Amino acid sequence: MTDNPYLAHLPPSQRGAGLSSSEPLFGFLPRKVNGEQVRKAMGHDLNPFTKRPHSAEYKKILEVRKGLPVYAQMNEFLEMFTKHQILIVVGETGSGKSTQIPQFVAYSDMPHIKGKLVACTQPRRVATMSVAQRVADEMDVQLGKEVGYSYRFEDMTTGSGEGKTFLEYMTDGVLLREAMNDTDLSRYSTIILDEAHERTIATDILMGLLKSLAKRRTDLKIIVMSATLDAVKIQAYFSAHGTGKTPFPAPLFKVPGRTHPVEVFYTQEPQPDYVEAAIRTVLMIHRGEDPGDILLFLTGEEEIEEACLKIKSDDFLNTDPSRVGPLVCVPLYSSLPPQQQQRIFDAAPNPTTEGGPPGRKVVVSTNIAETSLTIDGIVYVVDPGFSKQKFYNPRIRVESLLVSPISKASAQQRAGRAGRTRPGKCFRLYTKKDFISDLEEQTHPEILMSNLANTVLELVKLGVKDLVHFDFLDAPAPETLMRALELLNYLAALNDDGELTPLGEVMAEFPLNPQLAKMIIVSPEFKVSNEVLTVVSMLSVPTIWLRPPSERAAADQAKALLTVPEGDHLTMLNVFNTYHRNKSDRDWARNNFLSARALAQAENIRAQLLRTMERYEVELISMEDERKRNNGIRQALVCGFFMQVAHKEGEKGNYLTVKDNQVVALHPSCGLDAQSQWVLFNEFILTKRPYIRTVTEVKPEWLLEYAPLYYDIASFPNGETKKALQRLVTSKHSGKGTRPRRKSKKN
DNA sequence: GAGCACTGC
Repeated sequence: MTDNPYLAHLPPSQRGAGLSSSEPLFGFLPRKVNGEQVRKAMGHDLNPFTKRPHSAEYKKILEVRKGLPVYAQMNEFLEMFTKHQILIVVGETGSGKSTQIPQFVAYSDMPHIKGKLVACTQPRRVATMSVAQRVADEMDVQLGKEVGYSYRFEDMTTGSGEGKTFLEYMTDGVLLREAMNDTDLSRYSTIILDEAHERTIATDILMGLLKSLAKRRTDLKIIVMSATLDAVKIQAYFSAHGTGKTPFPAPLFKVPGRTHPVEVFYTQEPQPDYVEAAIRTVLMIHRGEDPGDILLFLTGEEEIEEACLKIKSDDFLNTDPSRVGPLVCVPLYSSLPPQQQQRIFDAAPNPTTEGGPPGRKVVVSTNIAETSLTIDGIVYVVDPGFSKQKFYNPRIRVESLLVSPISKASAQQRAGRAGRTRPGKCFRLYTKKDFISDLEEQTHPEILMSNLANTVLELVKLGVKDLVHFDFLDAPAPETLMRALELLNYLAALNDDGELTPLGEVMAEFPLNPQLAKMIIVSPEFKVSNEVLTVVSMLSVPTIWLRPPSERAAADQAKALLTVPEGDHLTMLNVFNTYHRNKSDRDWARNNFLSARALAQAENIRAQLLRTMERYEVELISMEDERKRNNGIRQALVCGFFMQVAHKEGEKGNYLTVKDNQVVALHPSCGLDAQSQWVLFNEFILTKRPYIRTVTEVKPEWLLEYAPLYYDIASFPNGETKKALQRLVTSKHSGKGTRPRRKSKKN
C-alpha cells in the first residue's frame, strides 16, 4: 500500500511514473484535505501533480521548508481554509507566507482536478517571477507548467494539456484587466491577494470586487495576505456584510515572522538638516561599529548623489588607512541603468592594508530599497524619516511629488532591512517623541493620492454603476471622482448618465490613460494612426533623454539635431523613427544621448498597442505629405488633451492654463520657442515653480472644432484667454463675409 | 534654464 493519500485509490500498477495523463488521478478525493494527508503526499516518492518521482533536490528543499514557522501551522490553516470562504493572513516578511500558503491551497483545493486555477497576485513584476520560480522548485515542477506566472509582456503559463498551470502568480494589474472582461473571474477556484498592505490601486479595487463577487460565487475562496498593522482593518472590511454563515466571516490567520532583532536608536534632538545628519551618522557607524554594511534612505537622485560625494570626500576617510577601513558608497535609484544598480550586490571592499581595519559598503537609496529591492548583508539602517510622496490636487488637476515624513509602518519596514541576515541596528534621525506623536500609522493608500481618471474608466468597465457608493476600503475624495468623471465625459467615454459609450468601451481596452487611448482611437480620422501610435508609446515610457552632468552641452546639441520646431510630441516621433532607421547601429542611442532601454521599451509597448488596435479594428494608416501629417498628429493630440492647453499671456513668456488659470512656464527641456500663442502639454509639474513639460503648439481653431463642449466660450472665466477665443470666433464669422468688409474693419 | 519616489496595464 502507498502512504500517499493522493494515490491510494489507484491499483499499484498505476502508482508509478509514466501514468497516462488523461487518468483522473484525484477525482475521488473529498474537497477537504487535512494537514496529515498533505504532509504524507509531500513526503511521498511520487509527485502528486506530475506523477513523476520526486527529485533529490525536492527532498532537500522540503527539509528547509519544514523549518519555516508557517509549515508547522499547516493543519490549522487547512482547517480554517476549508471552513471559511474569506481568510485574512497576517505575516511579517520572512514568514514564508507568499510561497507556502498558495501551495497549501493547491494541495487542498485541487485546482488541477476542478480545471480551475489558484491565482496569487503581487504588486511588482520581479517578485511575481521570483516567487513563482521558488514555488516551482519547491513543488518539483517546471516553471511555466503546473506553476507559472504572468505580467505585462510576459506569460509563463500553460493553458491546457500536459502540465497545465494550476497555480499562477501574477501582478495585481493583470488580474484587474482580466476582471474587466470576466467579472466573475470564473477561471479561478481561489484568489490570493498578497502584500495587500501596500495598498496599490489595483489591489484596492480587487478587494472591492472580490468582496462583492464572494456573494455571487459561493464556490470561490479568497485569501488576503497583509503585514500586521493593516490586517485588522482589512478583516473588518471583509467581515462587514460578509457572507454570514459564521459569526466570523473572515477570520485572521497569523503567521510569525522569522527575522533577527533590530535595535532602534533615536536622536535626542530634531535634526534641521537631515542629509548632513545622515552623513554624520554613516561616518559614526563606520568609525565605531562592528563590520556590516549600511543602508541610508534619502528621497531622490539629487540628494543621493550629493550625499555620496560628501561621504567620499570626508576628511576622516582620507586619514590613516591603518586606523580607518575603506568605505564604498553605492547610489541606488530607479533611473540608474541596471548595470549600476547591480553594484549594490558587490561585496564590501577589502582592508586597504593587510590585517588593517575592514572595509564597509554604504548603499544610499530611495524608497526602492524599502520594498522593491532586498540587499543582503545590511546590518545598519540610517533612516532620516522622509520620502517623496505623490499628492493629487483635484482642484487644479495636478499630481505632484513632495518630500514628506514617512509613516510608522514605513519606518518599521526600513528598520527591518537591517535584520535580514543577523541582528542589526537602525538609527532614526528624529526623536522618539516625534516618532510616536508625529508620524502617521500607515502610508496613505495610493487611491487617495492619485488622479483617478484611469481607475474610474476601469471601474465603469467593470460594471460599477454607482461609484460614490462603491465599497472602497478607503474611499477617494468625491472631488477626485468628480474630476475623473468630468474628464471622461468631455472625452465622450461616458455619457451624461455616467454610462460607458461605445467609444469608452474601446478606450478601456487600451492599457493607457484615457487621453492617450482617445488619441489613438481618433487618429485614423486624421490618417495618422501609425504616427500617433508611436507618439503614445513614447509618452508611455520614462524619459528617453540622457544628460550626464559632465556632458551636458554635447547632450543638448544632440537633442537640438532631433528637435522638430512644432513641438516635443513630433520630436519624440522623429527620435523613434530615426532610432528605427539606425537599428543596425548598436551605439546609435548612446551616441545621441538617448536611453536605449527606454526606446526598446517604447517599441515593446507599441507592438502591444498595435495588437489592441487590430482587435478593435482601429485602422493603421499614414500619409505622405509631411506638413499635413504633422498637422494631423497635432489635431489628434487636441482630441485627447484639449483640457491640457495653455495660452500665452503678455510678453513675459508666461502661460495661463485654460479655464484653471494657473500660471505656468515652459519647462527648460522644451524644444518649442516661446512665441507660440496656444500650446498643449502632456504634463503639469510642480517643482520650484509650475512647469508644463512635453509641449506642442496647436491652432486655436482646432480647439473650437474638436472640443466644442469644453471650448464653449460662455463657460470661460473672463480674461485674456476668453478674449482671444472671442476674437477668433468673430473673425471666423466675419471671414465668411466679403473681403473688403474685413479689411475695412481692420483699417 | 532645470529635474524624475515607486509600481502597474
